[in-house]
Amino acid sequence: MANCVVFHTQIASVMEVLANAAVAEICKLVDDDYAVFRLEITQSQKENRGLRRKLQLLELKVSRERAERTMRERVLASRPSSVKILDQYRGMARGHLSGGHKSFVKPARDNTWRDDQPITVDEGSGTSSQHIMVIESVDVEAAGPGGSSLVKQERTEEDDPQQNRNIQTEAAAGVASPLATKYLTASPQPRTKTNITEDSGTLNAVLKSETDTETLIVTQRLLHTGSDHRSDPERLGLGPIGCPPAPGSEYLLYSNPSPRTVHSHRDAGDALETGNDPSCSYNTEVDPGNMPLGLETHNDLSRGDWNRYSSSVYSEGCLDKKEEVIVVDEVTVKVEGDAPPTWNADSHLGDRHSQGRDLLDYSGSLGTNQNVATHSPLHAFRDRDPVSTTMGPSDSHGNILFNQVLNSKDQRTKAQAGGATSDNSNEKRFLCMFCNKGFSCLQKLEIHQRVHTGVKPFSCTQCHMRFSHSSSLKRHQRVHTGVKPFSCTQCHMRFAQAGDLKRHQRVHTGEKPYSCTQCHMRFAQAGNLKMHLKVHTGERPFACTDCGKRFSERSYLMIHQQKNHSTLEHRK
DNA sequence: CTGGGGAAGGGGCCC
DNA sequence: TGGGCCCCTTCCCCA
Repeated sequence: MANCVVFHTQIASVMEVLANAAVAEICKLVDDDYAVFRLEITQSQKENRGLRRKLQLLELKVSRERAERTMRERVLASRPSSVKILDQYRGMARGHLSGGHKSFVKPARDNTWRDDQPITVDEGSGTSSQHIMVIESVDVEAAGPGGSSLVKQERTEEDDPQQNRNIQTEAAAGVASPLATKYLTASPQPRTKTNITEDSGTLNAVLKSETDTETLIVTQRLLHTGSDHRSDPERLGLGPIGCPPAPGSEYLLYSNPSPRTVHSHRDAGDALETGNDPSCSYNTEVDPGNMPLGLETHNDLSRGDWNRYSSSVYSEGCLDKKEEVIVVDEVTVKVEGDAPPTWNADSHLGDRHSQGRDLLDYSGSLGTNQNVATHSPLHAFRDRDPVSTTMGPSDSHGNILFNQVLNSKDQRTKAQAGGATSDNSNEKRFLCMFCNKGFSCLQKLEIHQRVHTGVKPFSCTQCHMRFSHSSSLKRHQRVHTGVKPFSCTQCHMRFAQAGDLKRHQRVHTGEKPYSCTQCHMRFAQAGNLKMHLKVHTGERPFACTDCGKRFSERSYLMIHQQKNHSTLEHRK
């Protein structure tokens, strides 16, 4: 029995030893496998990182090559050495923000466009960014390699201007923020600064990158800090017009003049509430599918519908100074009402004044210029003052552009356009994409294009009137101040406008330069002759809704209704 | 009462 | 920046 107990004890000891040995061996095996496994994981991770890096480089390379090809196709073979203009007008389906943008980035490290310059272009971005801009940095070599372009991750919502400001500040200070440098690894070479310098010194340029959509976006913002309520370009420190022509450059169709911008905001009303002058706060949205690249003889905007055009054209001065040229386009297409893009000349021509002058409404009737009809966005262009949405009285009326185009401007514009197109001098190398009129200066073209775009950056502080020219605003303000600096030397009459005085003086001189071809009548004012001509033509477009009687002038109709039918209704 | 002319107000835009 | 010219609109007056 005792032996039996000893035997069992020995067996138990042996088994314990064996078990311990087995456990130790198992643990050893597990440790070895674990080490191997970890090693494999580490190697795989390293491989993945390397592959990912290669993939990014390949994507960048591909997109650059694609952009280069696109630019070569679209840009004329020759290119001015100092000024590069990029068209970016694009319409979009009415009432739809097609969501997305196409971006066109000129690498900031180069100061001029070259055919061999890599350009990143996104052709199919599906993002919902509202910004589309082109920035061309010039003379960056002079800025030195210390400069840096800002590349920041794209946000689907509007960028915080403050953030841009901060980032820009960092860049200006030479500090590479994580955001700013996040995607710079693909371009290890020194990046040049893309600052857009203005007199105000507040224009910022921010390069944004959205790698998941293979989009590089360049944005620039004008972060002016002026507290003036008025959206006065001059207030922004813009210099006078006077841009020297760049020698050797060809004609440039320039669309969407926007060298200076812009707080981006959707709601002008918000801007009003926040104190931002809406005229200084145009937003930009563009159809990603239609954004052109480079220069085109004609931009086909008819594919889209411009509900809103924002050009940030607050410049009365020229930007293309010597070698420092930065062209930034920013296009706004805003969802507006459901008014059809049709236009009735009869209903508008005689109603211009009372209907306000802010709404632009183009239709196919703008066919006086075939170029315009064929290639410009006018025939599909229903635009309005970007700020007019906040201007109730003028919001639903007005037709400035049509009146201008259909009345006097069609002839004048055609004449001017013909002169511009026939005159191939370098003095007028900036061609208006709407009327082909040529301008020697980019900013002059910008100002001119307000005629077509309806952009009215100058707002009256006393009323809701807005103007496309600063001088118009200044003249208008005499209406409020009552100042009439022009006095007649023959009588007591005083006038707010010099032209009024000059016209008035015909009363004293008896000059009547406007004669009727149908009779002997002569008139001192062209408008009176025009009205008189209706006597001969029998044109009586204004019919009384009560009695059907027709009148040649609306004023006659109004008087008639006031005298007759208003009293009748009273009696009723 | 109506038609029509005279004249002024005011904005658009080019130069 | 302002001058100048254009335009449309509106008011007034008169036959």
